[in-house]
Amino acid sequence: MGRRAEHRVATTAEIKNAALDQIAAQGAPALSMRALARDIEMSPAGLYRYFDGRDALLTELLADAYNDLARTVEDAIAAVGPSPRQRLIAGAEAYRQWAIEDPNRFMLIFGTPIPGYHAPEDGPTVAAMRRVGMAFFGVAAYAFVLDAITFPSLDREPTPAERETADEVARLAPGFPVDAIPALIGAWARWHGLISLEVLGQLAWLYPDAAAFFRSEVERIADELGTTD
Amino acid sequence: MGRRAEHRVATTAEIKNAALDQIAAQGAPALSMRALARDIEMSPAGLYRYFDGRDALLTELLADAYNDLARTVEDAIAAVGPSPRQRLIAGAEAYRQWAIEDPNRFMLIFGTPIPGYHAPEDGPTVAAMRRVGMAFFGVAAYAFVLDAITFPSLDREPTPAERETADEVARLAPGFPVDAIPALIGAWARWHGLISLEVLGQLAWLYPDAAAFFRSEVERIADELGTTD
DNA sequence: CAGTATTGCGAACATCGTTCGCTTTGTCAA
DNA sequence: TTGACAAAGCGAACGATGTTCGCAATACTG
Repeated sequence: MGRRAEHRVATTAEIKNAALDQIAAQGAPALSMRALARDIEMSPAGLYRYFDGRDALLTELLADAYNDLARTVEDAIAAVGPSPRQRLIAGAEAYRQWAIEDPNRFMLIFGTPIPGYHAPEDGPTVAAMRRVGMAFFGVAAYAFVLDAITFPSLDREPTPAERETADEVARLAPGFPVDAIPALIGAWARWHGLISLEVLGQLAWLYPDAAAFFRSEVERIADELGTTD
Repeated sequence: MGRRAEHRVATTAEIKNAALDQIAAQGAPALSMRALARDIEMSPAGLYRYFDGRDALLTELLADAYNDLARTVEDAIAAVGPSPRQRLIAGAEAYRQWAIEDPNRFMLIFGTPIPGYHAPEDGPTVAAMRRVGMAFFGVAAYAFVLDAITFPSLDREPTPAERETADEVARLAPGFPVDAIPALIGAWARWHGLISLEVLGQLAWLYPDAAAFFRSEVERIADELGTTD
């Protein structure tokens, strides 16, 4: 790699880091190209050699954030030992931890700061989110082969889409019940919603110690999924 | 009320409506004062006789949206008949319906488009959200006196904050168990999270028919709260 | 009817994202 | 080594934004 390419990746990283600082400090909607240029002592026009514009930069940071979240969750799950139940809990806790550590980056992902942006169904954001989902799915599949999880039963006919997903899933984890997918999504939505509300400050009046409440909720979720150690 | 005051409320409403149109069309972050002025055929400066600025306008729309959501939920609950279970379901469905009908207004509330805005703990947004919570709490209290609900037990010592809330609650609904508050918040967070993910397009790849999935999840929530007809 | 507060507007200012053309500077083939 | 080429950076400019200011017109109030 030549001197030029080296410098380029360094500068690109510098820009991104400055942008992340700005987002952490004031939120994604307040990200300003010119302020960014001032921070790294570059002319505003110069930035356009690295990013096509503000939206492009935000989109890239968005994808990064998704992947970072995914990696954080994966690492937390891998670090925690063999208990399926503890893995699930560790994953969910890491998810929350990541959100709380930089709420503005969480809102960058789940707060659509880009006007008119709606995640394309097979775009990078959905793909990355799928990666997060896969981390938890992996835990569930692992628990399943260990007989350490029993999903609540569906109590209705699965929809065609659910059947289709179940078929896909069957290739990864033979015998995995159809009931599992909605149960897992429900579990995920549950703690995700909790975090959303906490980040927006809607839980503080009831739960000053949101961390403890979250923990107990996650344990309840683990209970309802029927996970054991 | 004089001619002047009359015209003032009319113009204020006109501005708000135009702003809501713009938000519905392009999202809250894209709301532009000058575009607004063009829409209602007024000079940009004139707007400042009605609102202190863009942020003030957004804040007011934010509060309106909260209250509108609250009213929608209240109405839906009131309209559905005596069954506690059906009331709960109707409330949750109304919550989702409201979000789906105008996703951008939902994101205005739950996506913090205002840089640096964090809901003050006793500000209007939290107060309004409390109103939404109260609607569901009312259903639960109503179900409780009818013996038509059994909350999952807490399985741990309640925190001091929970005790305090429980004491407050005891005045409204004597005998209401401490377990109920975390159970209700958990339920709320669960469907709220589901809606958040749906609005962001993160559920579409798995559940093209998100409405049906939501319905079945809400029924499951109702089950776990132990509600009966 | 005179005086006052309210309403609206045009012009201006600072800032923003972005584009264009120019210069400088690495890179790489001849 | 040299010369052509592409990349990187910059200053200036354009259009658009949010907002302020001072002035004119208008509706209320004593």
